[in-house]
Amino acid sequence: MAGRTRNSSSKRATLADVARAANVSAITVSRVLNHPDKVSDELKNRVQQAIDSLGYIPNQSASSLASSKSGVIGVCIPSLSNVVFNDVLRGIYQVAGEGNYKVLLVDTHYSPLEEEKMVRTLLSQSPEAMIITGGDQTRSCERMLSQANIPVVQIMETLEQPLDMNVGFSHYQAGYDVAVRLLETGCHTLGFIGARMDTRVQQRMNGFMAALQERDRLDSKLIVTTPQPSSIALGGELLRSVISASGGKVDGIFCCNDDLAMGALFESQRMNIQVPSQLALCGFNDFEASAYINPSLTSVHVPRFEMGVKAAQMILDQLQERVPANRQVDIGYEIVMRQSTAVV
Amino acid sequence: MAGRTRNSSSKRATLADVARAANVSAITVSRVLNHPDKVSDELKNRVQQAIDSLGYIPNQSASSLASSKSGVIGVCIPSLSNVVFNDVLRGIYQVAGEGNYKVLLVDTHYSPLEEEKMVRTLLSQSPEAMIITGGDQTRSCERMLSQANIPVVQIMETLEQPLDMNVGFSHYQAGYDVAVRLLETGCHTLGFIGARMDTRVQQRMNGFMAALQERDRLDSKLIVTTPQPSSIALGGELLRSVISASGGKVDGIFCCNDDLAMGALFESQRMNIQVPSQLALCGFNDFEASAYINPSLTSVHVPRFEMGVKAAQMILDQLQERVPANRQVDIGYEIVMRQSTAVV
DNA sequence: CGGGCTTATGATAGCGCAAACATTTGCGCT
DNA sequence: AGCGCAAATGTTTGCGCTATCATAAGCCCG
Repeated sequence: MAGRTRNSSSKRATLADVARAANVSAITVSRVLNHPDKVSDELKNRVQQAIDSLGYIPNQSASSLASSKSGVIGVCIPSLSNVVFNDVLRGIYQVAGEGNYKVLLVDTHYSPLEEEKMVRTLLSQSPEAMIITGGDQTRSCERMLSQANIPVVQIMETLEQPLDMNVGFSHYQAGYDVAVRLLETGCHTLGFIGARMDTRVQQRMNGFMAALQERDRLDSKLIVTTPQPSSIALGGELLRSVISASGGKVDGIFCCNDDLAMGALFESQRMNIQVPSQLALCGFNDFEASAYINPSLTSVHVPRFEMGVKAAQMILDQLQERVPANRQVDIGYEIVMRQSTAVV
Repeated sequence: MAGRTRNSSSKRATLADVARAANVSAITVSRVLNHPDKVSDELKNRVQQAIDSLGYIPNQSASSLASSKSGVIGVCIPSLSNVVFNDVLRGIYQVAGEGNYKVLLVDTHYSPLEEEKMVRTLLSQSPEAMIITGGDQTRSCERMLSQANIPVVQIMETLEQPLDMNVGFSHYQAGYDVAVRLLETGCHTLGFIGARMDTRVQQRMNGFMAALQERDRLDSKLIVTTPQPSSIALGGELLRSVISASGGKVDGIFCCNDDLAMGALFESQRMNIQVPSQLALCGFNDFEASAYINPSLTSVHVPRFEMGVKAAQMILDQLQERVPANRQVDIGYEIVMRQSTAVV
């Protein structure tokens, strides 16, 4: 190991230690780290050497306290197990990382009360901005967020009254459109299966039901939901429920996500029900598997990665005083027709 | 809204503001928050009221600085898109949350250099412990971690020389066992398909190849790998490569994960290859879909959630001076035989 | 009934850093 | 030569909190 080894026994080196070693003042070291253009090359080198040889790592708490800049973006998602958020997070992390922001991520377990608690925790870290899922916050949570006086982006769905900024799409409209498309492919008796039933799933369901209602095709017995978390296994169970509720007449099902849809598809195969000739299936989220499974699964594609990127970009724009063009963005969706629904 | 509304215009309330409002000293407010048993009920109430009415949220940076306790656990994973880590993270978040620790999560994109950078970032937050994936750190990263003088758990694989603590299992042995099991089901010509080829995938491959080698069954033409990230689509492509490399003779394939395995299965279906009678397939990780797909997929089940829980528990034990029983834990795995491999 | 407790509260100092202001230096220009 | 200005570096102060020690108030016991 080259150079002087630090006395690993004692405490972490501080700015002052580095300053002493480089024979400069503390603020010069600080400048080397934060405003390198304001320091001469000679000092920069000397300081950098001292930093390296001491293995100095800045204390972010002290820095945050002194500068009131934490470099943290707080992110609230409702579930770590729901892989839908992976892509969104990837987008957020990518942009945040490029802007030298850290991400503090919390899981609210689909509970507004837990969300309130988590937001309090996040705010105690003095984040410079927040990204938060949906619009279903408690009053007290909303108050904290607005008092924090930082950019907030609500993601995953378009909201009538965003707290601040908003990136998403209309789940209601998506559900509505799915109903229309399924009817166009020749389905007569449409059902819906949904799990977890968070607000976004409810909106998909509402849109779906509204479209059927308008066309006098709604049979509410065929709308089967459960508060249980979604899974492939559950998709199979719910399929059976709908089939039996319809007396075997159902010929098209909108599944609130691709997990349920796959479960329903696998179960159809086991029950020897032909998809799509006897039963059309449509999922939601368009996972990779949906395109490759046999028969491939019709689903609603959502640009999740792009949603994360966009949310993070709006925040960076705001933080850098580049006021973003839009404070609300509809990121859209696309119904991808595949083999699990009939060709028109 | 009941009570006095805070002057939302100005800055965030501080301990001192609360103390003034409650007519106590600052330290008393601090005690109410951190050592409530040391304050009389009367003062506790008065202080709590002041906190509520001011909407006071503690400044964690100041607290960390003064107490050198950040309440943060740093976590490094190689990929946010690899859903394998979702379960691990869920376990970590659950235990960390119960212990009132926050999780700072970073993504190293499978690069030791990026990992080093991320570890530096994490350490600047003064985490009280770190969880980090695998054993493939740079020298400099190892040095930083050991100098940090905090508990470190390396997860996902068992290591010969852990930096500190370790929870995982032997990927080599798992690969070895898969080869043995596939041979036992009557396969003669075994292939391997692997993507990304991080150290753990390599070890699975090495174990698999060693078992074949020992039995004189290794044909290295049938070991097909790519550094590309894994996907279902890629599984299909790699399947075709192995089949053509074997001149159609391959009758069993170990896929380095379930994504590839599903891709291979879907592609087999499209190519009209019967699974398992013409071709046996074995995946790795045992995703939920693997149990429900038709034919269901033989895979190596890994207790990922439990691994996350265990890692976090070892850390909490350490932080609370309850020295953990073991500093290294083999969390095991299980080969789950399903329809994609023949019954013995 | 007073010495030595515990318990409840307060005063002070300092954690490590960066903002704000102060000082020094060098340089161009008249 | 000397003024003015910019660039480079330093000094001081305080961010908001908690550790530490100090103090005050009750309380037990012989």
